Amino acid sequence: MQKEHNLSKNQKIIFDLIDKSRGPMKAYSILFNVQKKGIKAPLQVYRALDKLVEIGKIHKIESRNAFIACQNSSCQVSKATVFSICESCENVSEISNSKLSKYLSNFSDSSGMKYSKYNLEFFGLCKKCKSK
Amino acid sequence: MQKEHNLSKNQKIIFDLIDKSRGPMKAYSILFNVQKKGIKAPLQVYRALDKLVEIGKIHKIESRNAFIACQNSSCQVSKATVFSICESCENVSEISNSKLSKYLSNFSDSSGMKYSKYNLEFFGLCKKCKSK
DNA sequence: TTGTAAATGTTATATTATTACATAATGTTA
DNA sequence: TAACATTATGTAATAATATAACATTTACAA
Repeated sequence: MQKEHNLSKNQKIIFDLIDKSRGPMKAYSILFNVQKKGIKAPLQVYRALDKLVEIGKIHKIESRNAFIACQNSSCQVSKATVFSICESCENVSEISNSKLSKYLSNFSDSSGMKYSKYNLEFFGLCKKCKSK
Repeated sequence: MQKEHNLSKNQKIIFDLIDKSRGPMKAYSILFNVQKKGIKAPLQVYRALDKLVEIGKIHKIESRNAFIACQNSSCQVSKATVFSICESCENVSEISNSKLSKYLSNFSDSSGMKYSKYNLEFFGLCKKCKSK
């Protein structure tokens, strides 16, 4: 069960923007878009982003320095993320594949390290771009 | 079989530095370290890094903006990388697990997208840090 | 109502990465 | 070898991403 998080004002403004966006958004593009709502400084954006990532409402696409709303409606898996990224149009979507998730969550290697978190990014060409 | 790449002067200087380093190195730390060898500007570093990544001699740790020498001695798999990252001491190592690699290389989902590349980063605490 | 944690506001600055332009070295092919 | 193309280099400026430090306010639990 997902814990209910009451978003603060800035967190809500920024989450709503990302959630409505078609694709991943970058921090300074977010900043630009929320300036009319009174959020004026990068730090205000980054603080909200940090919190939203922490509670799993959004994810960071590490290879793109961009943020996307969680697409697993009740995402308790903010610590286990898999994305599909088109290298041509930069479309990103979150993959939810329970077999893959299980496989990765249970993965362990000879180092004796137990992993509490992972992030996987797949790259390729999406259908549209492939056929061009 | 890996294609033989003759590294250029700057590429060699930078690869040697990363290869000798204990852990991942960041671009500006690399720059600082090679200034005595005549590499003065960030762009010189980034250009060498780009090339070294492209040919698989090094990998970028996306979540850390840092670079590490490929640890699979004859790495033809620069397009299929898996890392283990300790969130406490920031130690990073490359995981080579053929079962996992196969599983990920063959992964496909309902989108019809064929993936040509992936990067997976596992996070946790290493043995040392766990016992502190 | 008092204490504490979380969130906000603001300025400055640190860190990471690229654009633009000029030149040189290397490799290929006629 | 001359001519051409490709790759690499040098340099300056600047763009893009992210954090430090400090002051204040809001939310909420004891």
